[in-house]
Amino acid sequence: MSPSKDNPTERRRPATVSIRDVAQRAGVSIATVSRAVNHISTVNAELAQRVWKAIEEVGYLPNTQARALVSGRSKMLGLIVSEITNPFFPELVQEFENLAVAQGYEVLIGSTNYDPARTESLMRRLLQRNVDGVAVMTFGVEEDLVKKLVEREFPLVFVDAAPDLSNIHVLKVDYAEGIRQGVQHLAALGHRRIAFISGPLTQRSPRARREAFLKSMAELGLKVPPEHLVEGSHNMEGGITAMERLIALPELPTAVMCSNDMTAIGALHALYRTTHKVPEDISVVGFDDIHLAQFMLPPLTTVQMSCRDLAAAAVEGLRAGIEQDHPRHGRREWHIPTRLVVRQSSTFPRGSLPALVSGTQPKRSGS
Amino acid sequence: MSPSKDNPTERRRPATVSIRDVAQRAGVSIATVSRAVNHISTVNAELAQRVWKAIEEVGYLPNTQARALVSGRSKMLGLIVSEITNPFFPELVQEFENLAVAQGYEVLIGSTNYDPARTESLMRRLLQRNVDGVAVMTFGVEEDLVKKLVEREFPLVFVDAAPDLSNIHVLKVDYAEGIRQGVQHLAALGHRRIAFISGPLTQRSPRARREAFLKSMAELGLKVPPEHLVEGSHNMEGGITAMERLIALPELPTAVMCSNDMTAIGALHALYRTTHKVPEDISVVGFDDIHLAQFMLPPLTTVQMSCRDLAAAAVEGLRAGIEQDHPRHGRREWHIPTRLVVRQSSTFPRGSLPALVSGTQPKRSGS
DNA sequence: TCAAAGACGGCAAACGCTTTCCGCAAAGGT
DNA sequence: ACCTTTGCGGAAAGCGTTTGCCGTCTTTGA
Repeated sequence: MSPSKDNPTERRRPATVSIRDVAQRAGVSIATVSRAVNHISTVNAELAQRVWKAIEEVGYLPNTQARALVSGRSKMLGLIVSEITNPFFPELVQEFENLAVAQGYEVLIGSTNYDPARTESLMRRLLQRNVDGVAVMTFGVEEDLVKKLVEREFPLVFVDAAPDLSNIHVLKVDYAEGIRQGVQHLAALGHRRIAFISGPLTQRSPRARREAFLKSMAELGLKVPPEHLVEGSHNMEGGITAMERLIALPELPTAVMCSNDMTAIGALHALYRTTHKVPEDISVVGFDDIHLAQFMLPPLTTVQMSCRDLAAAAVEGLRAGIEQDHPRHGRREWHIPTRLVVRQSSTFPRGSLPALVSGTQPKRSGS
Repeated sequence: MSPSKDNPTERRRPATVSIRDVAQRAGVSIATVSRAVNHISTVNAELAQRVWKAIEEVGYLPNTQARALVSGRSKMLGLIVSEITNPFFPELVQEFENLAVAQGYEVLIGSTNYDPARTESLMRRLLQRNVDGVAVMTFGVEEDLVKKLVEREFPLVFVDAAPDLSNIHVLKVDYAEGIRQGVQHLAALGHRRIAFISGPLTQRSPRARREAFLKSMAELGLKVPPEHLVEGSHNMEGGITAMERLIALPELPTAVMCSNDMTAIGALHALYRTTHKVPEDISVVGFDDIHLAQFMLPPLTTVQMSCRDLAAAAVEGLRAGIEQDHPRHGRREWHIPTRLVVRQSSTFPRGSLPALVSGTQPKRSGS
């Protein structure tokens, strides 16, 4: 049996209300509706009023797809992160999304899970969805692809580790300075044997942080034996196993600086399990200042990187790339400052009395 | 190799390659290209081959917007969560995204932050973007709006606390059973004075969990004095302050069940700060089994709800709603099972020896 | 009073794609 | 050999917007 084919008004279409319905309701042409919606000044105020009323009445929502099709801009931004399950990123995502939405953009989020193939297909998906720009908050995107996009003048923002290309916006997190803040804090407390747990060294940014650590230590005239440099994976598991390696050393370092907070949290756990006391036996310093850090036991001393600043710079950078008609004036860098947040996971090394330390300079010698 | 210099189709648009370019390259009509792309069987295999080769050569990506415009489906799904910064949700988001992408869908994520106004505008944004369906993984969406959408047969999936409407897909997490598993575990260990830290009671699902707790306790003939029911906020801060209230009681309960893991983690912290030992002084049980739970100190006993199952059911439910042409056969429920995961944050109440537990009431010795 | 100028709103052409319809050619039946 | 059936490709009609181009109606200066 064939269903109601007799009723021509009942179509198979979803009951979506289009600009035509508004036009009919307001007794104007669809062009006028469009102009009213877009606040074009040439439309008579009284007419515009009527249009808005009609819009309200029929519950009209402009179809973004159609709009995108004709305007060439989708008003969507791509956001690529490493791992959405790493607590640092949701905070970033949140900020990014708030800012983007405030500017009328929607956000497509993707996580690469450090997998190049995944990254590639993610990029592809984003392009296919016609995002107006992409913020790459992770590392290891194919240079080829990036180069092609840059040639097209496709808006891109990288954090920290961008391919060496001009015409790219880069958010420079000052790892050098941030790590130095952490190291100097520890050194000022009297630590000399400071270990470092890095992120995955296959990637650029973790390597940069490790370099920054070595440089900071060198500046202070402190040596770093190779066994004090262990590789983690920027998550808790990595922090745990890395810390276990340090614990297994004949002599425990008196402090450990970590490449990010999750690593530090992992380190705290490993230490707790082996009944080492933090900070009495060993000081731990993180990097990022994720929300969780302040709730650790003990609350984690860490280097703050404001993900609000980061998100703001990313959105602003993308907007600049999108909304200017003229070609960009070359690579633009945004400086993201860092700030040491001292909590309770760091203190004087065991045996060094507070009284002796206060008054001495960071560049102290002797033990 | 473009002989057409005076071709009026050549505009100053961004260098996006369209179906026409492919058609030209392959020497066929655009219709053929479209059919080849969509794997329509009537296309000659050899021709299709040529088309695919051309697609590869010119680097063609079908414009999703245009496709959505004509097909009426955007191949995008909305995912509404409470707080993306709450570690439970990124795990869910991850799973959901993986599944959706595997089916050719993109995901638009939004967090409500428990703010009805935000939720409303989020919903609006999603509809305007023409998502094909929305999974609502939070609570407190306006009934009116939902009703309107349901009337339109707009695919919606709710978790647990859906408005009382037919024709809705609901993922029923078995809180009653989950909470009971937790409570019975504690009771079996010999606990009788079990407190409960709920989520924000303004919302439906937290209330449901609280009811489940009361019911489970009643089943066991255990009384719950009102001061043992405290309200949290489903995050760490809420867990901390709630636990502090319990600690301030003249007599500490021997165990506390929490409405979710973040609350439990907060509780652990509050207890640690006040030098109470977990689980010796008090057992703590969570709910959700987020990744973090196993890394707590001590590792958290909790009730697992598989967010993979949850995500899978959500995606499947939406797909069913989207891809079937016939009207739905009424409300459909998906049952999400729970499972107790015993770790080290729960044990016998102090003073109750393991051997004595079965049959005797726990002996309390003061403070 | 008339014409020129100016406002303003409508028509219609894209935007990139899918899909229906139609014509042409080849295949199959008698 | 003719007529019917079938298959496949091309042309074209939209999908819901925006926007350039005109036509019309009002305003204003001489």
